Amino acid sequence: MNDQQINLGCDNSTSAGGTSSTIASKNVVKEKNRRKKLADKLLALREAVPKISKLDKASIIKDAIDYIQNLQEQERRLQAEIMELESKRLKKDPGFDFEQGLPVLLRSKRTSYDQMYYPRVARSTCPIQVYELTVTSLGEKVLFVSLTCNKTTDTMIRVCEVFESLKLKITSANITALSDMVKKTVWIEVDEQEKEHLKRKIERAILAMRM
Amino acid sequence: MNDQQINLGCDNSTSAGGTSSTIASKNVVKEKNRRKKLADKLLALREAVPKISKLDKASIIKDAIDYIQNLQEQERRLQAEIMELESKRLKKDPGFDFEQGLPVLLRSKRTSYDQMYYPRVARSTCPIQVYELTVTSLGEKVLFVSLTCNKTTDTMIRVCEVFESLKLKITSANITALSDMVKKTVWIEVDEQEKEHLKRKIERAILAMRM
DNA sequence: CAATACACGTGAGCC
DNA sequence: TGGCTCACGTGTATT
Repeated sequence: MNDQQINLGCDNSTSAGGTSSTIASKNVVKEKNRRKKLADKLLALREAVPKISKLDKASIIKDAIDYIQNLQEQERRLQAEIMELESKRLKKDPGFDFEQGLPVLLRSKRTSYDQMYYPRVARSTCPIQVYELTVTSLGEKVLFVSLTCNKTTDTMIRVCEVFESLKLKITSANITALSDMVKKTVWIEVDEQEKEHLKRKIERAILAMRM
Repeated sequence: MNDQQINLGCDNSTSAGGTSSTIASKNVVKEKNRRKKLADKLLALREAVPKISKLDKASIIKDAIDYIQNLQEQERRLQAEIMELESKRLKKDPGFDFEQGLPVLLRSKRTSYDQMYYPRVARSTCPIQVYELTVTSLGEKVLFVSLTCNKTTDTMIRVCEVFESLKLKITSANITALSDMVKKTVWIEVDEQEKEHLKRKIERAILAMRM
């Protein structure tokens, strides 16, 4: 019963008297903001997931779930590989220790795949974020690199440094600064047999550049 | 549970002319199912993320985003570590190289940082695959579109057609054909209030282009 | 015109 | 009480 008009104290009816603008409208706008916020979050989630299937809400969430599971799996793979490499290394040269103590250090840094979920919010200014990176073969003797990073004060410098340090035969390069990111494309001439190797090397160097 | 079929015949409620009531109730139950499905997905997402601050919707999504970013960062770290280990290995024993079996084996196991970017080439000949699509706001009046597709005989044509059909104010555009994909970037001038709308429209049009 | 996906304003419940 | 989140049924837009 009685659920006709519970709200508002002042008078009945709609009519004029708009001043009150009612408590209801405040709630309306609040709810609107809430919805917007949630939609934005969902949009941000989509941007965090590098897979495009459909734009519909449910699909976004589904893709996110799949992506998370793949990342977890991939991480396990990498962990295993590292362990393998380390054990090989130790087996090969059991003599060494502290001098090359780096691996130990790294090992302790390499926390396991899920216990490290402490944000430690890397959203500071210094680190470079790599939004997109592709190293492609064009024919037999050419590599093409496409790279997109966020723009910090020294992104360009570091990107250039990386490419210099790799001592590549650069045929042509282009770098563009947008308002908040930097895009770079590079054509590289390579020997055919070192192509694959170089590909990996470039990828790794760029990903390592971040820190 | 249980809300599979609540609807059933027209029944009670709105007595008036059956026409509208049946249609309305069908829509009602459809919408209800849709909401339920979405809520379930969200629940599944929460289950995929090991740490949840609150179980409020927005927080679930936020936590998922943070978690994804952490996983990505962690993956980069691991890649860097592997690189280091491998280079140390090569330095120590330059006798064998990447052409030798071992590193190759390792290399092939360690897929690159986001193999999901370029999914397993579902080799259907005609349809266009969208590997990557971003529509970004640059300031108030500019949209930036970045698009990567696989290369088919008419990818370029279709991509261009899509952008033409949208009747945009294109400031600048660039399209590059690689050996097996096509990359296109576009700068677009927009009115501020239609920006969000256009963003979605562009996304939809491009995703619809695929087949 | 169907079917579909979303945003809306609103009432209910929960700190 | 008030702030906050949620699910609801409906209107609206896209295909």
